[in-house]
Amino acid sequence: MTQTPVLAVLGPTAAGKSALSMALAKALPVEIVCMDSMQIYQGMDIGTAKPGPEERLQVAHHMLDVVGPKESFSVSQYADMARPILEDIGSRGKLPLLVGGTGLYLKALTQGLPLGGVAGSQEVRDRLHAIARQEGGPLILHAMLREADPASAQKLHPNDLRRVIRALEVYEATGKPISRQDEPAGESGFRFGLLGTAMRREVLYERINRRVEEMAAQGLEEEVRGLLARGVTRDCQSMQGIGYKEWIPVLEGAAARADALERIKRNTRHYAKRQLTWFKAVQDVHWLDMEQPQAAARALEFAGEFWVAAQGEAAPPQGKGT
RNA sequence: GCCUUGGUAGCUCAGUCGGUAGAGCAGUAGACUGAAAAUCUACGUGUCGGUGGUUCGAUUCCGCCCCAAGGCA
Repeated sequence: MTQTPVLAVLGPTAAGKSALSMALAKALPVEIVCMDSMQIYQGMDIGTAKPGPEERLQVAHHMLDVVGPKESFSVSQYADMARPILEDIGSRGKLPLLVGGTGLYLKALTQGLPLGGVAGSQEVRDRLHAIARQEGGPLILHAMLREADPASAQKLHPNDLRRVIRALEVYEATGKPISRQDEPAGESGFRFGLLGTAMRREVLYERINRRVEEMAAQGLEEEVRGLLARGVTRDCQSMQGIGYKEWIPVLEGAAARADALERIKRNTRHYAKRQLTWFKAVQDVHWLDMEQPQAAARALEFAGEFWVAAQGEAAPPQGKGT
């Protein structure tokens, strides 16, 4: 079977991914698939810099607004939903374009991760968190993990509660250490072309600061207020989004607006840094210097070649496998 | 003009009863397999405002100067 070609635009937040993808859409038969862990939520538009009606009118967008803001969502669900969409777009003779900055989502798609094989269980997590809160709790959990899954324990720092607990959870639910499921599932059925947006750090940070100010001017505070009014609470996954969680203390009268804005800027910078670390480690990314005026042209060149090659591959009468 | 209190890492500050100094934040690097905009790890040399003096030795004590904030005139 031939692999569906998928182009992806990745990079840190505020580095111009959306604009670039719109430019690509003008030249190629592209449909955009969101690869962002917050833009999937309904009602979170300003703070996630979600593509608006104009963009969506020009190009078909998928995977936006697919989850209610009170619901939780996981990488696994993302991959399960996105894969058929990518295939469908490909089968209609178009080029799926993944756009977003969530590295784990990309990895799940490119490498077909087993992801532990079981969904998270709130009960198990609550129970393990209770242990974590005890004196020396993190070390107790880590010792438990060493017992159940020495390989994972070796890789994880005791303070990385999130992962220690997940590893224990998987072991408890499946009887199999998560470390033994770490092998990628193999063939993903897709053939990826990766474009990365890069620029000097100082320039990126300046863009981030400016963007946060713009979001505030567009009514971010109102957006958050509205979500809370609709019953979204601080423990909802959606409220972990940067630009959202920082407003809660303000709305409770416990913090000043200016401080919230500064915190949003700082958290966004930290986030961008983490994204950069993640994407730097991804193989075969075609990086674009977004400060260069010809960045879009070079992206188009790459995307065009990718698209032509993919079609050449699909066209021959006898597909010769690889 | 006088008095007081400050001037130590990019920022906020601690400290050295005289042996050239350390936290938080920022920043940098990294990890990441069903919460990932999450979670976690590592990294701290700077004319201790300037200049004279005392001293074996001063960022620390003393004098003078500069700057800032407050007070008195």
